[in-house]
Amino acid sequence: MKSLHDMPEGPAPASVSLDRLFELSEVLGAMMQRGVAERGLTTARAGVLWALFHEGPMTQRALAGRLRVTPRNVTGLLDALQEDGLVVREAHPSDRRATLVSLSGDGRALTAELRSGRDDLAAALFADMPPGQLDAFTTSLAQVIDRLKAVDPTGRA
Amino acid sequence: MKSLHDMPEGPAPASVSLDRLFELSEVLGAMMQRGVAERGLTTARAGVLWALFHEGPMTQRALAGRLRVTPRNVTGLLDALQEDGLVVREAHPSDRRATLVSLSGDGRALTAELRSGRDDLAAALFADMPPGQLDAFTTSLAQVIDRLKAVDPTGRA
DNA sequence: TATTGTTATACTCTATAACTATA
DNA sequence: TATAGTTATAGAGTATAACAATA
Repeated sequence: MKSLHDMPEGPAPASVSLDRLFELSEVLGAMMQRGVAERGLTTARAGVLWALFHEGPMTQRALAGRLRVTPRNVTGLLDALQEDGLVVREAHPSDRRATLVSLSGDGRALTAELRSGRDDLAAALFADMPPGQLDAFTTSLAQVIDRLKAVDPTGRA
Repeated sequence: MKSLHDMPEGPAPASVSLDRLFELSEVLGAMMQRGVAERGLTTARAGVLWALFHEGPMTQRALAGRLRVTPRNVTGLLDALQEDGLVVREAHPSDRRATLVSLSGDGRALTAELRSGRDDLAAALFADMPPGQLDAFTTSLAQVIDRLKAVDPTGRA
């Protein structure tokens, strides 16, 4: 019979998995950053475009909430994006304090490019993964996300 | 017979999986950031400690390579960490141009805390996942990392 | 001549606090 | 009185370029 000492301890499987997750996050983040940089964007600015693309026009306040960032920060990001002609600030129809932000034509086109680049990446990453494995992977990811949000109440979307 | 129009297109499974991956990265990153902030660290500084903890003392040059950051950047990070008494700069034994950086006792203790917090998180995240599923998940993660590095030559560690 | 780390400078993201215009 | 966005100020991370000491 094997005693505990016969099995080299090593890191727990859960820790290994989390390490992989962190590694993947890093590589993915770096890659995305280069992707947006190629189009003259930063990650933070791309995040603004992305939010507007997927949720439509909104106030700066809403944008700040969506991006989990201060209103002041949004002002700066929008100033830069507006100077590049990627977003448009308009008067809010009913609240004269508020500003309604939307994508310009250029902004929409650029974001669509980002989106399609992302789809290409997804295809390249998962093309040779059997459908069953991909399904299981996606399911596990969703589970971990739920678990993570449960563990850390601050981290909720 | 069903025509193509009968099946609502929807995003490809691969894109969904990538979206989940990005979501998980975000939540995980935010959580880690709060974790290090609680201990008076920033993500970048924690990265320095982490590298020294896992690879031992090294020159600033090596650190810059490891972190994929400019030497100038390392100078700034080390200045801050040194002021907090977490790292030590020593003369390099054979190259008088170079500086050998290592963790102080406090630095080592703090990093060990981070490490154990990470292990706790891993346990919390994966505790209720059946071993088989966890294995499959880890394997898929490794595959995707490999694929990602293959797709993007710049992203190699 | 090349390399190590630093000083000088600049840009971006981020935050808090005070202020203006509106609700 | 509270809210939307801005100005003012500050700190952190990052980069490039020029420079000193050393290889």
